[in-house]
Amino acid sequence: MHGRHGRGQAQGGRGQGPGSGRADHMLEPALLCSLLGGATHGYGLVEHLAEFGLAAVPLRRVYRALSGLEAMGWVTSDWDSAQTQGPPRRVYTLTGEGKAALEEWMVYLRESRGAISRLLDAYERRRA
Amino acid sequence: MHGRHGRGQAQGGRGQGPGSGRADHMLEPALLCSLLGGATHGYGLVEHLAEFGLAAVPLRRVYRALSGLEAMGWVTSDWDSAQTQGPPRRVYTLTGEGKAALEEWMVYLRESRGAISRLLDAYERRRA
DNA sequence: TCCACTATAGTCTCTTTGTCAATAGTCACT
DNA sequence: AGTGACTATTGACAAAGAGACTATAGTGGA
Repeated sequence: MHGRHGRGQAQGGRGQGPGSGRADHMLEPALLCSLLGGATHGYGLVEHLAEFGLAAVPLRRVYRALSGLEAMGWVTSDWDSAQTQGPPRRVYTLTGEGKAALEEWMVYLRESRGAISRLLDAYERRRA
Repeated sequence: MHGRHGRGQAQGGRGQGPGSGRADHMLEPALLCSLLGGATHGYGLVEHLAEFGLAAVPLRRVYRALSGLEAMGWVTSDWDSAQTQGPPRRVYTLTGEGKAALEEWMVYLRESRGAISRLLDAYERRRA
């Protein structure tokens, strides 16, 4: 019963080519970084993610990531009192530990970027 | 029976912090890129991976990645005749399709690097 | 009342990954 | 010849992660 609720929530497409399915390990740091700008709820964060090139992330994954972050103690959540356009929202707030974790993530991302650059360079070198 | 054979093969450490366990989606392109330099076997490729900052990749994952690449038609394998220091080696060779796939991977990696940079920039902006 | 939109969450299943271990050939030392 | 270290590949099972579908539920407009 019911037509379709919510949104499409992204399509699969299995294989193993570049960017096949698995988005990245960037979702968690992107969420933490967004929360640096103030507490927000999951649904609102999704649109915010486009800024980082994470436009196609399924809502379900965002919610799951957020509960993961909460389990790590990096964010806390409260149901908001003044709900605005629908059912109650779970609003997430960055903790002090979350800020520290975010900084570690940034170190890791800088390393990842360096590794990617090394690989790109090696490719250019070998292709010639 | 038996003490320990093979090597340690990396340690776990589950959690979900930065770089927790899961290395990256860089293994496949790194292997293909290595094979640009000539055919090699899995065990030999492992040491070669350090060049790209993929030093800690478990052997098992490398072998699995290689059979995946073969299933995609990006590499072919043969057992070598003149084995040198142990049991027969399965030697992998890059195919034409593999070269094309590698180029697509490079496009994807450049995009990933861009996304990481955007996130790093956003972080610096917000921290201030 | 019905439908669309906002908002979060449960669950089933398939795939991927981690881990342990089996198999097996070569080489150096004793 | 036997032992152990190193080279080399693979099987099998369990745990984790991600996708897809569905359930629930409040608000607001036609």
